[in-house]
Amino acid sequence: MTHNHQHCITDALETAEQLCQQRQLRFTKLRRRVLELIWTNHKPVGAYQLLKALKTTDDMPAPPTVYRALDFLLQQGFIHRIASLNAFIGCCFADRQHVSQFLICNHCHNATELHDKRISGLIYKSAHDQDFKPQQQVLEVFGLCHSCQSAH
Amino acid sequence: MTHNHQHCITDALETAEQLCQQRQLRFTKLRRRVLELIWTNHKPVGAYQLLKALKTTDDMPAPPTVYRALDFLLQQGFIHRIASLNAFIGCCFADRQHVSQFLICNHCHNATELHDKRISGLIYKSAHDQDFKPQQQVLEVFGLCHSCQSAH
DNA sequence: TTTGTTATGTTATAGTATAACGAATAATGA
DNA sequence: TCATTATTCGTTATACTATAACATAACAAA
Repeated sequence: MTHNHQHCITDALETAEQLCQQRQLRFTKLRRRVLELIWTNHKPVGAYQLLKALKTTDDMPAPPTVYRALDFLLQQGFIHRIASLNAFIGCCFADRQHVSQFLICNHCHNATELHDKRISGLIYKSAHDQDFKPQQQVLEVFGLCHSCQSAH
Repeated sequence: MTHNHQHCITDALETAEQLCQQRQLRFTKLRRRVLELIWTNHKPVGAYQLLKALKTTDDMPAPPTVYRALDFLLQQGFIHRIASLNAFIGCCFADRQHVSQFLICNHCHNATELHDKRISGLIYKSAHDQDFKPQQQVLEVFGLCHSCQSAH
């Protein structure tokens, strides 16, 4: 069962479009293009990789251009940042409020987003036990995905 | 109940010393000095901050020097890297094998290390449910610590 | 000591991110 | 419609983080 990735892309762009409309924000050509590029696959992608990709179509904008688009997409929850990799990845649950939970394959570099409420709940509880008021959770699990386990 | 931080420092250095001896590794002057600097407080510290600090005592080594020391300390589990901050912090449980779990205050920037096996266990289980074989866990929770909640 | 190994010094450069300011574009109201 | 205002984007410069590559020094074992 191989997944139809074009479907992922279309879905993500459509969701973003709708949410921007709801929120009265501009889903500009640049922002759409960057989101589309991020959704090229399910691997986290660096800002400068995106810059290079934009070089071919548009004419090579400078770093701030892409970083601003990324900031917007992050703020709207359309993408996540993978801190351990200095990279960005499309969010599968953009329409729902949630924390950042990823399984990242060390071999093929695909990243799968979780939204496990037991984990986030337990983290929340554990933090509270320490009188700590959590505002943001970052969970990045590295290892081998199913496909890459057999190969290694 | 204010904590005696000198105790933390001494403890950490002693533990590192002993573990290096056990493992037949050299706890050189530089490595000890960097670890000591990291333990100045409980806030994550950047590599270039460490460099600046070394500038005063030793004579300003170049970046690779401090990065190599950091790599060593990381590998031995004497410190952790906080990916979200590009910073490093002393490990409170250097003598035990464990994953990286931190509560980081957005206000005072102190970081508290957890070693909650329920969390890591649940993450492990959740990953396995997805046929993912975890090798490394990174959990970084940002929010407000007890002291800073009252002030904000 | 000689030899091999590990650690450190040094120079250069790669990779990631933002500050600051000006131009262009889009939304708003007269 | 046009002027006003706010937002977005272009551009230059620069800060911050990290590593490659090679030379030298310190250490450990034979």
